[in-house]
Amino acid sequence: MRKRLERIALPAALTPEAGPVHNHGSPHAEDTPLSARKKSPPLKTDRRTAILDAAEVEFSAHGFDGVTLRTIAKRAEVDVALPHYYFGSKENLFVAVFDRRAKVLNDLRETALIDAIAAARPEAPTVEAIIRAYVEPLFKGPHLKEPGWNSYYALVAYVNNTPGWGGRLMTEHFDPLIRKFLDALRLALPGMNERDLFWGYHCFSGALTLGLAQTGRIDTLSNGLVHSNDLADACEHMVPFITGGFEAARRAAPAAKARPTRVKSSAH
Amino acid sequence: MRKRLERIALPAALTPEAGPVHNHGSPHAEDTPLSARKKSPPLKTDRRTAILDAAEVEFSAHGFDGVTLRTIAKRAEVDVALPHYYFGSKENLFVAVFDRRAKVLNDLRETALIDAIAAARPEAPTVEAIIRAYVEPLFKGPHLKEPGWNSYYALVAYVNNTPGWGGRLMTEHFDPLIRKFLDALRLALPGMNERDLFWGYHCFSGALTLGLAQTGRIDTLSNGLVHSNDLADACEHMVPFITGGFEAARRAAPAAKARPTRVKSSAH
DNA sequence: CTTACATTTCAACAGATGTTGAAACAGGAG
DNA sequence: CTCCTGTTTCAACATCTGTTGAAATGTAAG
Repeated sequence: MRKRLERIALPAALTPEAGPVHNHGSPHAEDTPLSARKKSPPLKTDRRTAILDAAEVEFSAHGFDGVTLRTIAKRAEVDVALPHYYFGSKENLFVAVFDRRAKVLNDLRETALIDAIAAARPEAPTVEAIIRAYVEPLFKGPHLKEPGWNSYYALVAYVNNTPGWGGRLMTEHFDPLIRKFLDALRLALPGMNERDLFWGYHCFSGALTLGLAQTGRIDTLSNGLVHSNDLADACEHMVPFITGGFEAARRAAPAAKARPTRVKSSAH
Repeated sequence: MRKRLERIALPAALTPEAGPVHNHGSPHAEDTPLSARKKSPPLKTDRRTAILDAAEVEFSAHGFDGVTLRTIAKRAEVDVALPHYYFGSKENLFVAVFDRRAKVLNDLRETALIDAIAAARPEAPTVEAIIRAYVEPLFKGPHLKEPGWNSYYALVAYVNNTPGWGGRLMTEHFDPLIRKFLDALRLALPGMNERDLFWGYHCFSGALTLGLAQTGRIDTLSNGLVHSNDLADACEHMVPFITGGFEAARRAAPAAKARPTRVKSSAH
């Protein structure tokens, strides 16, 4: 039976860097095989990360089900059996790809947030400073020279828009950081309704996700005036837009506070 | 060879309602088979729309490659060969599903826009009125009683976030309407930089897309305070947020006008 | 009835898919 | 050298995939 990505769950696959899965021992405890770490550069390129790189490109372009292990293996110039040797299954490979860069991203953004808060002391940071700390590391970080990041961003967008297991993956990897940003926003937006805050984040997250996806839609729409893959430009425009959104949402808050969902009657 | 959704293109599949593809004549020129239209209700449920409904649910939940024609056929309680009889191929079926509700949506939103402009005459409509005309028909229209629409929205979100053929599908179906809204926004935001306008729309589109996807992410994040499938609530919060975003983007415009992408030097 | 055509079923095709076990290879240790 | 262990290759498996042709069924008209 062909298995589907239903409960991609987390059986050891989410714990950072499980080595070869089925076979004999556990050859490497970190990122690279033992043989590649004991004695300087091993000349032979590291197949494991080659597979991760290839899978990243393919998964981000075609989704989980749109990609064949044979396609990945071919791109990585590697035998079809190798992905299974290193990752055990297609699902585990996907999760490994998603894992790999998530921590880097979270660290970058957390320090940016801490810096923004420190810079504003003893005042609360501005909304703009918080939004910028959330967005700028993604769109302007020095890591972007490495080309794999563009694929990874598209992959995150894909996962974020995938109902079911996609949401679970996002929650596990990014919710802790998101909560810290929401805490900072509460400081910057005193008196803001909690529900308004979450809906505001929802809008923010959507804008960010589409920005990361770099689908080229806006290139067509604007007749080439703007380019969705110009991440620095996207960042510079997204920050004031989202900032204005949050501030407007707070202004509109008192009116929306009482009603649970929607009430439009004018009289009492 | 297993074909992928690469150039989903438009060979007759995009022209509204092509009938059975391979076989004999062309039995029905519109939405329902001839037999079902000539003599009142034909008792036997219409298999063609049953297939469309089933495909809508499956494609929106698992994407193009995550779905089997056999799964669709089973859900529609129909033989595997029937989808091919009516639509010719899996790709055509997907496009047919996407087509079906697009026109309804565009009509609803275009009239909402026209109404908003008419209501403001002779003044220009407010930004909020335009955003509301863009969003409200999607989130509060009376058509939402029919359950298929939720799947369709998720499908649109999926297509919008799919690089390549997804963008092409979106462009063909929705760009004409989008341009009309952009024209209205230009009236409501005089002096706004064109590039800022497009980037603003980009943020808007992202927020809207995630709202339509109803992934449930925000339910988890907010510990159940808000629900992503409460479309009316989403609408009421999205409108002020996006409105504020556009207005803030216009305020920030003069500073960003001169620089082509990013300039941060303080001295000349 | 017969005829004609639309719809539906059935069984099969050719190829692709994730996965696996066994064998081959590499390289350092004893 | 042999032995051990981690890595890589090879060939195959069972199943699933989109698609198709032919036969069966239904339906309305002549």
